[in-house]
Amino acid sequence: MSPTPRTNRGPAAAAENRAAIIKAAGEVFAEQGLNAPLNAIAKRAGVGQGSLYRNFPTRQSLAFVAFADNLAAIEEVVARGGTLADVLTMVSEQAAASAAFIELIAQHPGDPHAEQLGASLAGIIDATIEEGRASGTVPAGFTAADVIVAIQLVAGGASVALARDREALVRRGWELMGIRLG
Amino acid sequence: MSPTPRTNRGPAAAAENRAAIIKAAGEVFAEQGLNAPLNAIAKRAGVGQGSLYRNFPTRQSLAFVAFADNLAAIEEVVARGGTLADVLTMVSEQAAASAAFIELIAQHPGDPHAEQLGASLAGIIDATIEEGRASGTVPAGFTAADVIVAIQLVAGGASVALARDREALVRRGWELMGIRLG
Amino acid sequence: MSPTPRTNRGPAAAAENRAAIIKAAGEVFAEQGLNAPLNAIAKRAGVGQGSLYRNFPTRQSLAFVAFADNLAAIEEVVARGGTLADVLTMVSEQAAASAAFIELIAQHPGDPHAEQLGASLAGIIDATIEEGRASGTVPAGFTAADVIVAIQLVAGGASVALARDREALVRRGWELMGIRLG
Amino acid sequence: MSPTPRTNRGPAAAAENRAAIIKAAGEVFAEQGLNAPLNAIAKRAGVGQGSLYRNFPTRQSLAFVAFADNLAAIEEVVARGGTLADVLTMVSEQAAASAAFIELIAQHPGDPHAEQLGASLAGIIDATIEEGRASGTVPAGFTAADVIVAIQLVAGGASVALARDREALVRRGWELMGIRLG
DNA sequence: AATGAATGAGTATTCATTCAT
DNA sequence: CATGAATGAATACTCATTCAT
Repeated sequence: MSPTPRTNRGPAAAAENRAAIIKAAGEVFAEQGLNAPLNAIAKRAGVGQGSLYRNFPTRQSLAFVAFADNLAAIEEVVARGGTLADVLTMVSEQAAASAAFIELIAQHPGDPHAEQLGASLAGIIDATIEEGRASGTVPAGFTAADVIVAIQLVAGGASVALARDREALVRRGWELMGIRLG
Repeated sequence: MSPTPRTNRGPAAAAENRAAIIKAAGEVFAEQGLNAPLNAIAKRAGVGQGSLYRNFPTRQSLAFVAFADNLAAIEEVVARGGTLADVLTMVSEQAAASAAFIELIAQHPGDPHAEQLGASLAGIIDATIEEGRASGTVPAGFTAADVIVAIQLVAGGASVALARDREALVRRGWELMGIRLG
Repeated sequence: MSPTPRTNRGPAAAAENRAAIIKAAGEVFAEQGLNAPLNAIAKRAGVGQGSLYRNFPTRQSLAFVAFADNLAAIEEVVARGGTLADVLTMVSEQAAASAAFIELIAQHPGDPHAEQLGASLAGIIDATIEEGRASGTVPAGFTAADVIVAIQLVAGGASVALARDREALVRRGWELMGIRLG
Repeated sequence: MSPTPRTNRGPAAAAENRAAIIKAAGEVFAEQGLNAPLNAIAKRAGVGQGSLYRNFPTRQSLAFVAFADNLAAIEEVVARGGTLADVLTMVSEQAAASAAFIELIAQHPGDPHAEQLGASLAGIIDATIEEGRASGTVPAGFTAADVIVAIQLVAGGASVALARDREALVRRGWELMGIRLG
């Protein structure tokens, strides 16, 4: 009878909403995997379902942006002089998110967004691989592609493990491949 | 209220049906993951939903048996003198199934069935690890637990990869860990 | 491949099976109501589903016979000189079964089996009502039909009560209607 | 995956929908009992399954509200000077609903909602019992608890009777307990 | 442009009924 | 004639997507 819009903060909040959705998506995808219910993301972001769909028409479009956000954080670290060990440490700390990220890239081979994400990651590795080999973070023979494979293994392995076992698994995983994070 | 069955091959087909369900489950779990719709399994096995539930009241009970079946095949190979390299090759060939298998074990830490599966796998590794080290399949320092970790990484990595990329990923994965399959 | 019939005691067990089904049905209907799953009855009777259906093609046909069995027990008591109070006491003791019984009769007004059951109950009441009035079990003005109504109320009331409250409800119910069981 | 909604009257209809669900639930529970299929309620209310679940996550939450609605109507009558006879007349007129209501309360002994409903009913009886005794609606010795028992018997009895027999059964039931509705 | 209610397809599970052995 | 496996309809519940406000 009297449909009082609860809290409609108007268009000014648009950018704010978008950021909240991206942040929430990153968290929820990391916790529940890429197939998490979208309303969980909307709820955590504190926005309506409609806003989520307006900003991100498909699940993937949201996932791409959410992970691009993650990647940007790593790129920033590298830009400030971060090492390969720093990069891999960040990957380790977000092993669950990394697994979802890798899965996303791997499963959309043709998609330009996926390729862009893949290229960003490759760029990060390329920029640090030499230093990594020099400092002994990775064995001498390691290529950039090998680092990607290593990340895929560790992230994928972590994604099928229980949360409480992840840290140990990740640590030993790097070791088995001759990777030393410091 | 008015069920109109199409075909009923009778109880004689019971064992056949059960085997078909186990086989179908192995395939579907490998293709779609542990959360695949159960009716996909029933349909592929060519049985009704009821038969699936009669044989396996829970999703996990089905998964356990499906993977126990897989493991038994590996155990048999070991019993006939198979090497660690043979074991890891079989794991590689069923990388997707292995990922679901590892996930199943990892996600049911207390469950006796899961622990039994884990124990079976551990037994297989234990029985072949010495030979594996001697023959250079794994590096000298590798423990049985390390082999399990390696499997977990490879299987998990494969699970987030596209089917067409799996083989290359798995092959390079073993190599990065110093494992040589032959 | 080798369908070994488990325990097929042959046709000799037919009567035995039928009796077991009737007994089980009485118990299950009393415990779970008239809509109880039929396989619960078959299981409790220790027979296959097929035997149940062979003997009783419909749920009602089974219910009719199961309750006729109950009624026969009461009739026997009356035949041996039982009083109205005895009858009502038996009804009280099986309040849950009585509710299912009353429901069965009430909901199949045209059915000859139901009418026969109703007639049996009426006969029992007719045979004892005079004595019941004389001895003060029921008030002077009570007709046989009134007793039926009273039973219907008590049984129906019990059927919607929790098991632990039934006894008190039934006792007070009789009292409110001026019925004294001793 | 491809939901094709037919009509969507929008959020403005929300209150209307909720009311329709409550009304439909009251009717369906009265007709088919507390275990009626929920989609029957959704269909009668003219809403989708989802709307039903959004408003009432569990069957009981729906039942509680539906019956609270019923009770509120009675409370209102009492507040306007209604007598015990009026109350019992309303119970009689909704005998089937009353049976479901009593069943709901009886079967959830610990539940606060159930206890609140029970308390509401008790309050109604308490508020009218004195007048009821004074005017001869109930016998002099009747307590409030006795009235509850009487309601339970009548409602329970009605619940196992055919619709066409209910009125007569209810009327005679009150009479047998010395209750006169006017 | 934001909200969140509405919709209904998809999936899980149960159980009445049939039928090969 | 007994058995119990097989079948699939019915029902419960979830969640992606749309749309009136």
